[in-house]
Order: sequence, then structure tokens, then C-alpha cells
Amino acid sequence: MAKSNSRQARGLHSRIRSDHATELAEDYVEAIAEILERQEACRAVDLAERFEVSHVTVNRTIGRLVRDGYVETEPYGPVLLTTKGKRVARTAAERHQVVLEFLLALGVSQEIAQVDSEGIEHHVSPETLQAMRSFIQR
Amino acid sequence: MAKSNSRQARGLHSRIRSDHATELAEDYVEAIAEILERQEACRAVDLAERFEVSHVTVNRTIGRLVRDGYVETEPYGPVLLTTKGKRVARTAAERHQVVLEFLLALGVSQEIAQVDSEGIEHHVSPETLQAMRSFIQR
DNA sequence: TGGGAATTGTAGCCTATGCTAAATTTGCGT
DNA sequence: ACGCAAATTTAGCATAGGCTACAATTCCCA
Repeated sequence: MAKSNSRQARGLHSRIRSDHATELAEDYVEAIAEILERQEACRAVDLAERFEVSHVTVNRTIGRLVRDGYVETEPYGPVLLTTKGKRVARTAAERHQVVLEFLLALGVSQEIAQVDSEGIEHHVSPETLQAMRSFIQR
Repeated sequence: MAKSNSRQARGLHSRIRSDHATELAEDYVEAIAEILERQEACRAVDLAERFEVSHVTVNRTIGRLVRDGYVETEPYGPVLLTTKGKRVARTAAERHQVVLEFLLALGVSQEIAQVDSEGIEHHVSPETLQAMRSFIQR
């Protein structure tokens, strides 16, 4: 249980750095969830195409996601989300959607809003997200 | 001159990755500029304290900043901003300020706005930044 | 002026995230 | 059922950005 305090115990910049480390994880589980909505299975090649990286990079990233409990997979098998992975994917997708709608409501164009929301979503705290929701429904 | 097109030529995700690479540079030059506003010189230890990393990490990051033309320094000497570094620092500080004021105008608390703006500032395009300015002056 | 404290540099190690090339496995179609 | 194509894994390399331990330098002041 002590570990769960580590986020709070560390300083601002150490927190920013560890956030960086979880960004890729969030992007991956979000992508995996999206792919699974349209296909029966999510394969490494799908992620390689999605993120425009080599399949080797995807392979090792998946290894880290397995290690961190976000996904499950077997050799030469498809990628499955764990309960934790599904939860993270859901909240990430919701947050992404709110940020996107917020930028659109702010008057930003579709194309720019789409790009910016991808970068911004990982840095929006619950409080800011709530403020964005309120603005959308103003 | 061909190099200046590379940003546009590459895909979305490759752009996001290279943005990541320049985030630290922006944070550093912004910090260096701030420190130089309050002190006669900026030393590596100042940056180490600021970012809560070891002086060794600062040292090598400065090496990359020198390589990329953001700062100048001599062995055992202070860190100076180049013209390019000053320009980047100024625009980064302005952007940071706009994002911070925007979040405050949105109703986000000081503490949260300060943290979130640090993460968000690097992912705000000129168009979105302009929308934020307009909102502040609504 | 000389010595110690503060600062900076160097050596060597780690993980994350990229890549290419080559080997392995899977699975489908003839 | 076999072979080929697609997918995955492995090996090996690079850079960015962390670290500790130790060496070197600077600078102040007693």
C-alpha cells in the first residue's frame, strides 16, 4: 500500500516524468480498445500501422504493457486488454473525447483539435477536465 | 533548407515524437531565461534544483542544447542563451502564460492550473493558442 | 596564499523507445 | 499436405534521459 503514495510523495517534475512514461501506455490501450471495436482481434501489426512505428518497437512496448498489467498475450497471439487495461482505456477515451469536444467548442478547427487533443489529453487533471465539461455544456 | 520541411513531411505520430524531444529543450531554455531574470548568471546547479534531477543529467542535457544551438557555455562556466535560445524561451514563456491564464479564466484553481499548464503548453498549436487568447479577452 | 567547499566534468550503469536484419512460427490456399 | 506469405520474435545497435561514484576545477576567505 505504501507504493500508492509514491505519486504524491514525489515532486512536481518527477511526477511529470512518470506521467510521460504512462502516456504511451494510455495511447496503446486506447488504440487497442478502438481496434477491438472494429475487429475480432488486435495484432501487433495493427498497432505498428496505427503509431507509424516498426513492429519490433510495438513488440517490446507490448512486453512492457504486459509487465505493467495492462494487456495479456501469448507468443504469436493477439493482444488482449486486462481489466486494468480496459479501465485505463475507457477513462483515456473519455478524457480524449472531452478534450476534443472542448477544443471544438472553443472554436478550434477539426484538424487542429484532433492533433492538439492527442497531445493535451495526458496532461489534463480531473479538475481541469470537469471545467472543460462545464464549458461544453454552458 | 530542406530540413525545415521535415516537420511537415512526417506523419502525425512521428511529429508527436519529435515534439516530445523538444519539450525538454523548451523547458530548459524557459527555465534558464527565468533564472537569468533574477540572477546575474545561470549555473548547472540552478537547473538541477529547478528540475529536481542530478547535476550530471543537467550537464548532458546542456550538451544537447549546445549541440542543437539553444545555449552556449564553456567548461566550468555559466549557461548562456543563444539568439535562437532566447527566441524559443520567449515564445515558450508567452505560450505558458496564455495557457495558465486560460485555465484560470476557465475556473481552474491556481495550483491545478499551474501544474496542468506545464504539461499542456507543449501541445498547443498556434490556432488553439489564439482561441485561448480570444477566450481570455471575452 | 593555500586549503576546503562548491561546482563541474567523467566513467559507467540503467530503462525507454526507436531502428534494421535475420530467424521463427502460423496459417491459408492450392 | 505442403509451401509460401504474413506475422512475430530475436539479436544487435542508437539516442535520450535518468542515476551514483569519483575526479577535476574554481573560487573565496582565513
